[in-house]
This record gives sequence, C-alpha cells and structure tokens, in this order.
Amino acid sequence: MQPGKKHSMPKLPLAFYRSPDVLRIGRQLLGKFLVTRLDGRLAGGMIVETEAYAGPEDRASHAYGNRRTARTDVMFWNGGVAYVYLCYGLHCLFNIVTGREGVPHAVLIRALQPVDGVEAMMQRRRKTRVDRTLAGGPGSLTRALGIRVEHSGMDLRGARIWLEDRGVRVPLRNILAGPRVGVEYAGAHARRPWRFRIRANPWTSPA
DNA sequence: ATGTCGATTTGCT
DNA sequence: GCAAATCGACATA
Repeated sequence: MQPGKKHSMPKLPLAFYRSPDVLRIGRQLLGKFLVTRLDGRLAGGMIVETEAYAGPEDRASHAYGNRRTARTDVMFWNGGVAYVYLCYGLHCLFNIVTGREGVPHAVLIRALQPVDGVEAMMQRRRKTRVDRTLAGGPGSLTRALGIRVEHSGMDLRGARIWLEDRGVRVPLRNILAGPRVGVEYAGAHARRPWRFRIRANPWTSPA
C-alpha cells in the first residue's frame, strides 16, 4: 500500500444520489460504507440500517408540506450532500440528501457495522468494547464518526465525509423493510415500511 | 414572549 | 421500564 494512496475505494458517483427514487436509494445504501476523516482521524463502517424520508408528502419528514427553514434547507438541494440536524438538543442525526434540487428527499443512516478506525470510534464513544452500541443508532454513529451539525450541507464526495462501494452486494431477499422509528406522531405515514435493514445482521437492531 | 416537543441515548430503579 | 438531558424549531399569544 502506498503512502497517500491508503486503501481508498471508489466513492459513490453523483448519479447514485441523483436518482428520484429515495426508497430505492435507501435499500441500495445497505452494504455501502460511510467513512469520515474528521479531527484528523479516519473512521467508517458498513451501513446496515437506513430510513427513507420521501418528499413533501411525507408527514414524518422535516420537509413535510415543503416546509423550508434554515435547518431543512439542505434537504431541498441537489442530491449528494449531508443533512445533519440536532435531535433532542444533543444528538446529531446524519442523513443523505437524494434526488434533484427542489424535491426534499433524504435517507437517515441508523446503524453501522464498525470497520475502519475502530479505536477512534471507541474513544469518541467512550467505550471499551466493540459491540452493537458502538455505531448502532443514529445518534451513536454520528458520535463515533465525529459528525456534527456544522457538517450539514457538506458534499459527500469530498475529503471529510464520503461513501464508498466496496463491492458488498445485499440482495433484495436479505433486506427487511419495516415501519420507521420514533415518528408515531406522523400517523399512517410512520407505518409505511420505509426502514430498511440487512436481514440477520448482528449490528442492526434485533426487532 | 412563552410553551411544547422532537427521525435519541443513557443511567438508574 | 422510565425519565432526564438540552436546544432549537415551531406554534400560539
């Protein structure tokens, strides 16, 4: 391995993010790798759980009814950037904006299987063991990777936060679709099966 | 100006 | 199993 080259794998191309079908992207993101180089440390893992937020019709989305505020503005941008927001006043939640400008689609990343920079993740999470809680849960994985709200709007093909295809293929039959989490207030919309998980993957939630 | 509540996690009972 | 933590977005006044 040459210095400077590291083991870099192909970053996901812009076309991946620009598809109009956010549900399909939510499934395709399973098995992809989310990697950061923040605070001088490399960290990353395989995406094992996602949740899609689909356009202005989606009651569970921050952009429901095309609500556009300082916080949600990036959801309306062209696909391929990060949407990071503060939840419950303390957790930063990381989303991938998809589709085209003006249509607010996003995919929340809910869990990672830790792969790169496990030491850095353990330090940031103050954990002494590598278990499911290290990067499982949307607030936990951002903490593990060093992602914060100031990274909202960041290009996902840059040098700080990016996604890679390392050749892992997750066939449809190995994808579980279920209701989204924590959005009961959205009524019937919350029950749409827009949360995706890799079947029987120990790094995702058991239920 | 004030009040409510959230795409959650953690620690204590 | 439950509630605290903690802040900003939003609704209501």
